[in-house]
Amino acid sequence: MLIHTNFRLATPVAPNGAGAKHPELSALLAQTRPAAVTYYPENAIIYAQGEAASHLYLVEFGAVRIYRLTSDGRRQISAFHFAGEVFGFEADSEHHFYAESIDGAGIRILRPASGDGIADSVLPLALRGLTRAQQHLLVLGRQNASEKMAAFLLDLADRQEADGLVDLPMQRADIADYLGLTFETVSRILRKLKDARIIKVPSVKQIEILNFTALEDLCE
Amino acid sequence: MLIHTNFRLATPVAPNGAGAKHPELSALLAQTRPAAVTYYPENAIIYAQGEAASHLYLVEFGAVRIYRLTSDGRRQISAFHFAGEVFGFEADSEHHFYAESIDGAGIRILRPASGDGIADSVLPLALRGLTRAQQHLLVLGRQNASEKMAAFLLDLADRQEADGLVDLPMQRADIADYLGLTFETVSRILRKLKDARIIKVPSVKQIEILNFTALEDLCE
DNA sequence: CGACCTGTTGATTCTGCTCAATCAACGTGG
DNA sequence: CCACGTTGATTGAGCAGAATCAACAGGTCG
Repeated sequence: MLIHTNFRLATPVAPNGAGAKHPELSALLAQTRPAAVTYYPENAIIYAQGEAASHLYLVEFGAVRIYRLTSDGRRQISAFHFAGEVFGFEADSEHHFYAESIDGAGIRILRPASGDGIADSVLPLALRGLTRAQQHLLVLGRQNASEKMAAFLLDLADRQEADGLVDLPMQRADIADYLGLTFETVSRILRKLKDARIIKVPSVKQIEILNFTALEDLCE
Repeated sequence: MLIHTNFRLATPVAPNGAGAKHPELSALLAQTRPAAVTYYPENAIIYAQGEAASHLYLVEFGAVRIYRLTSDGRRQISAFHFAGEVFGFEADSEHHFYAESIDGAGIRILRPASGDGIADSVLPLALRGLTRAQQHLLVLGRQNASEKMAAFLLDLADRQEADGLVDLPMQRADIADYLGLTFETVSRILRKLKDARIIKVPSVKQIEILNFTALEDLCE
């Protein structure tokens, strides 16, 4: 169920806001042909496992989940991507993951303007992705449920540059499948952190971090 | 405790044996200056977390573990590397991991001959590493102990191109820290697979796979 | 030989999962 | 407007799988 809608932004995120935050991005954008932003509604598939992979994707606004399924239906979300981030790297010409819009996302497809030297600008982004994945290995392999949750909240707070108030565009099951937990456990841990006065939960989709230090202590 | 010993190989692995197995490697080697092979004895540190990162490392023989530690001492091994594989990619100029020889390994340092176009040959290797890490996320996040072990044995068998007999140069604690288990659990699972006639354990450092299908069924 | 290290096995504990009930928010149709 | 169904989140009770604690066996090296 692939839904493409051309959707033009008054102010593209990439060259300005996102460019400042991710210096590697500007170099890549300088080497790509201009492209319109496609709007993917909630839960729309951006690409599927097994499809041909040819280009990269830039998140203009909204959020995206990247995941894989086991044959018996278990899901592992390997990454979330927010505005200004690039995804879609593959080692061969095929996608090995699903990419879906979480909450309605605007995606710009990046096509190289010239084949030459494109690797120079892609490599830093791929390495950043590798570092993130390796960090997440530590979380999945060696942290307990509370530590996982703390690491997740701190990561989001850092990427959103928010001093305390963190948006959670994804639902509890997404968080669970990212952290290798069940959604019930996610709910329980949030409850525990709330009771410990470490966070507030003003709404289902927002967390306010009251005590950064406590979270940092947890995940180390 | 960094131990460097110059150690010359009669027949370098890279241009021949490993070159055939990893086509991406030849391109990279063509762009690097010749270098001697350094021998790292058992458990010798190749580089440490926090050190400056400047070049890449090629395994000529032996095996290497890449890992990180939490502040309270828990260890997550993010990858093992064998002959013909390249490691040491970093997103910035600092190592975020430890690299250690497992069993006595010969390592060739790869220094670019010219700065130009080096990204073209590094990118495929970095993407391969990214794919591996993402696959491992699924294993750590969503598989139980038996499934983890099965996936590990199949991965090793595939990389060693062995039809059944798999070498385990690392000890049980290494396997555990790679799979997010304890070494006792690793031992028990191997026992279980042995009792089920899926594997034989001719020696502590060797596994013979008797029933590939059973292992494949397990990890899906 | 004894000390040490690695691996195996057993007994017990506990974290997080499974199953299940309940609640709140939202949309639809009468 | 309200009754109804649906979906997501929360909470509880009981259970299972892996961790922890502990004992012991085999091999190696001084």
